[in-house]
Amino acid sequence: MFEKYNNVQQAVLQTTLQIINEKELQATSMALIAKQSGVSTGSIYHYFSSKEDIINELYKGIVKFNGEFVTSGLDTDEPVRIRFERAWKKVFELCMTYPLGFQFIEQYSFSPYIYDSSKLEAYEGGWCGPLAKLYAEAIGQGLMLDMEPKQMVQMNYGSIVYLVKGHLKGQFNLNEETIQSVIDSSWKAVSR
Amino acid sequence: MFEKYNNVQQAVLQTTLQIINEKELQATSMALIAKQSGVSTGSIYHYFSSKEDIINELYKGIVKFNGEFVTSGLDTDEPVRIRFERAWKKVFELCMTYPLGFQFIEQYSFSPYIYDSSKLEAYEGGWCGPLAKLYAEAIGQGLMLDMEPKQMVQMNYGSIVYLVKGHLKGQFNLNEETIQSVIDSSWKAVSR
Amino acid sequence: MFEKYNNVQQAVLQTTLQIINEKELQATSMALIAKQSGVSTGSIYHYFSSKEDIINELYKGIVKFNGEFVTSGLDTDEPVRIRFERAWKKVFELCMTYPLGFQFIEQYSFSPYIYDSSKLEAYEGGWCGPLAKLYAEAIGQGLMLDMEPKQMVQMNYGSIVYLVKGHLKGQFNLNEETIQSVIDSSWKAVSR
Amino acid sequence: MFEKYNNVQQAVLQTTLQIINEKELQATSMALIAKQSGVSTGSIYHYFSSKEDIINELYKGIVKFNGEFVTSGLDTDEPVRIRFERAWKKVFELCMTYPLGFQFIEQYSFSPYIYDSSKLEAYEGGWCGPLAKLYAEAIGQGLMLDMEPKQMVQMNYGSIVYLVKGHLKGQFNLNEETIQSVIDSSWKAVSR
DNA sequence: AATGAATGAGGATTCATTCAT
DNA sequence: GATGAATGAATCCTCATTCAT
Repeated sequence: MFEKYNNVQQAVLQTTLQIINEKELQATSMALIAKQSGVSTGSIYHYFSSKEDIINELYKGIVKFNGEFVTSGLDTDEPVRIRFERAWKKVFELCMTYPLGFQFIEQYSFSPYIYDSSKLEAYEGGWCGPLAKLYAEAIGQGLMLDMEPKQMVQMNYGSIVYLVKGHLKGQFNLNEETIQSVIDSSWKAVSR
Repeated sequence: MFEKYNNVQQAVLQTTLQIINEKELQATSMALIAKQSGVSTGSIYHYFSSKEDIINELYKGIVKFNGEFVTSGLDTDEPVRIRFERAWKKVFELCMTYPLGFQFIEQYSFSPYIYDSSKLEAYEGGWCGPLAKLYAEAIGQGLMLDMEPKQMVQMNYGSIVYLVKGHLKGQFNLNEETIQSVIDSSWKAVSR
Repeated sequence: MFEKYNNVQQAVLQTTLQIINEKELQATSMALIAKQSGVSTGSIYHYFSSKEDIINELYKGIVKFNGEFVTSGLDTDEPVRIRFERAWKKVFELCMTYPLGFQFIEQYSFSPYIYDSSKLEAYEGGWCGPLAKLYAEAIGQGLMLDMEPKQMVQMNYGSIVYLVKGHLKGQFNLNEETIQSVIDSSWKAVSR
Repeated sequence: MFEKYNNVQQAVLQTTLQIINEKELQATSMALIAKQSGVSTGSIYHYFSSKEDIINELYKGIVKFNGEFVTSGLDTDEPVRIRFERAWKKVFELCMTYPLGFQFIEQYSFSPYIYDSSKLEAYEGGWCGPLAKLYAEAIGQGLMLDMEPKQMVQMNYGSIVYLVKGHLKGQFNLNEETIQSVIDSSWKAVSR
């Protein structure tokens, strides 16, 4: 998940992600990260300048990974509707396959602990932009409502996020069929 | 916002909500709460058993408040479509009027810091249940898709949440008109 | 020695002074101060804002004490020569009676660890000013060289300091007789 | 300043002296020394056995340098008074030209961080001994008070040190003229 | 000889909580 | 009930030192 980082950094980021999801940022001490990652605190500080830095790298790393995951295979000549479906299926797949990353981003994208610069970088590197472009294309073809593309992306994304959240919380179950109908609903929501 | 609590408790809860939104749970110390609320730490511990307790009361209090806010005026004989619209407009109004509460719930509804019992209580006292009932009614009338009502509520709620988040983050602006079209879209998404 | 401070503060300052003299600032940890003073680290931080703060309060407290010690009984009508002698005898007495304070000031009056504001406050509250006034009086009476009074005070003080240092290092011994002759020499040095 | 050491050692010692004067021993980390001197920590430990060792070598090196600087040209047949004057002028020159070394010695000659062996070596290699010999000669010629020569040297040195300190602190300015009169005063102080 | 990554004990400081007043 | 001083474990982080390369 964090290919651009070296081994030590990867171990630290992975471990941190895990602990935060289990215990909350508050209870995620450097000592615990060191112990569970098998990297000494001294070494951690050799590769990260602070705990904040770790969290922010984590944030940026996950968003980048998510962005690449979702937008891969989106750059084709196929009809908009096909790419629309593929993209959101990718999002579902992402959330189900990497729930830790998903939850982390969900919980901390509003946190003051994440620098504005990280949020900005995330926003630009994520999949929001590419998807908005797809939506703009759809608007151009008269397929979608004449709304701000980014807003529609957010709307559709929100639906998915909340279904995934309900699923992860165990409030209900998501299967292939449900996912398909959610995507259909999403299309209906924004289509003309 | 916290009517069932006494003055001291209200001051503590209000202050805590504010600080957490500004500074994150991590940086919200009891000393700071005491100072800003004008209540001594000793007194705080007279009314709350621990810091966790404060946060959990806060969580439950806000969810309860939100639930009452959204479901008020929903118990009428008007057509489903009208009540649907009124409910979601209330949700928008809630998010815009009480952004602190909104953000707090968003950020901590997944947090291990919130007891499962609080989450359960929240789920029952919130507006999810009543809205799901409305949706079930709509299904019965053949107006909505034959999907799990709770899932559809989540879907629609997710759209709204993400639009509000985008708005609060300053990514775009929400006005009356946009809100209306979002509600229309939401209806389209779940309607037959 | 630190009357204007409360009991806890006095204990901390006294202990700190002792440890620094034994072990050097570097090796004077808060944990050690806490242990030896019988005050918990938490309490120390209740009364002092940081370790730097302790050291600076120590510095200012000692200089103030020294200033009052030396200048007491200097404000009489007796001849300059008498008061000159009394003052420097007081300085000797001070150094011999409170060697810890003496050495601390000597070692740290140049240290970047001491704030400039402390140094300034020290300079004004110490005994340099009053003594310089006495010297000015002597110059006015044609008894002393026509030199900057402060410079002459420094000169005379330096002689004493270095004798005391030699004494404390065990390089030689200072007795009543030696002290008397040093004061006579000092007078000779600056007199006309 | 540290001719008997090799290039690497010189770089380390020079850098250390600088940093200590700017930042205090406490804040003088090996990492900082390594960085600023351009020598890796590994290499530093090849040439010095510990941080203490560096500081002590520094101490001894400076004292040695100072001793040679001051006593050079003292071994002549000229009258005592002439050599007396030349010696103290050299001391002034030393302090003004190498203030870092001067301040370092001043601040650490009492420090527990400096080994007793270093202090002893310093005492023997410094200029105290040679000057004391000159003073003894003066006593023999009936020119000086019948006091312990070392004590008189200390007295005179103290005067100078404190004037230089006042000068370095910016309390007043030292010029050629002042220096001359200080030396005259010093002679008066110890002469018969 | 030279490097600098790695170590982990120890540093200053904070903080939830208690309890005497 | 109310206060806030006191506690000391736990926090983040630094640093002298080592050692594989």
